[in-house]
Amino acid sequence: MEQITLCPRVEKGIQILSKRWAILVIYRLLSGPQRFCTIEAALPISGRLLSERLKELEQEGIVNRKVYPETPVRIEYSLTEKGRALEPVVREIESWSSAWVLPEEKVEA
Amino acid sequence: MEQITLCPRVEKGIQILSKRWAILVIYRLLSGPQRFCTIEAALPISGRLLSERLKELEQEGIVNRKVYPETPVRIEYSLTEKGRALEPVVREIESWSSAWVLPEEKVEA
DNA sequence: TTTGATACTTACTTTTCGTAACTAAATGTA
DNA sequence: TACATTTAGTTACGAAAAGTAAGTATCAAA
Repeated sequence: MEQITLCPRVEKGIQILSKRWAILVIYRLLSGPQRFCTIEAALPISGRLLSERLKELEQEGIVNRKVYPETPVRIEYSLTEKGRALEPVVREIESWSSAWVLPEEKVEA
Repeated sequence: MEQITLCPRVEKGIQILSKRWAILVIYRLLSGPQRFCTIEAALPISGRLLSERLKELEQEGIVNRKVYPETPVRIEYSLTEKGRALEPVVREIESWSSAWVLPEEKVEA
């Protein structure tokens, strides 16, 4: 499996965004800072993986984690400047989706 | 794991694009039709998965498969109109990557 | 002292993915 | 005719990633 790279930055960028749930989490955070439990409730993602993914996005400098030492503890996740810079990407996905994606049909079990 | 959906179409759109290798394959195909072996050589993807992913993208109506019964057989994959409509998404990822993503450092084993 | 809430973490199972070997079809070569 | 060659896969199997569910840490109110 050899690679002939078009552009290594773009390929790395795509890799970051292609990780499962990454774009969906960013999509949520574009509407403002959110707590862990709010993101968890909004997406069909497991807490285990959300925790992992947020940590990765934090390491990439896309997401910011802020602890409020209240009771019970409140932790807010928000987008960094690098994260907010992804807004045009998400907006383009939005308009593509509106134009081309059919809403999922609910399938009964 | 309950969901409160912002927009079901957008979430489905994001899900489609979030599948591993999907955007990278589309990125490649934006520069024109490509054969199976060319895409395989260009990305660190296994043939097994490329085959699977292309089949999925074909079912989503994003990719087109054309068989040339030459010897040996030649099969060209290209983007449909729905697939080409993703170009703005990829262009935005490109500009985000140029602005924010650092090139990967090669790590010696 | 117990309960309750949030934000995780751990243990375990299921699904997805990568590797490598194999198949199918069509031709060229000995 | 038999065998090799090339492309585009498929299959079998082990490894890695992700889902599920239960447990932990922290703090403070009851």
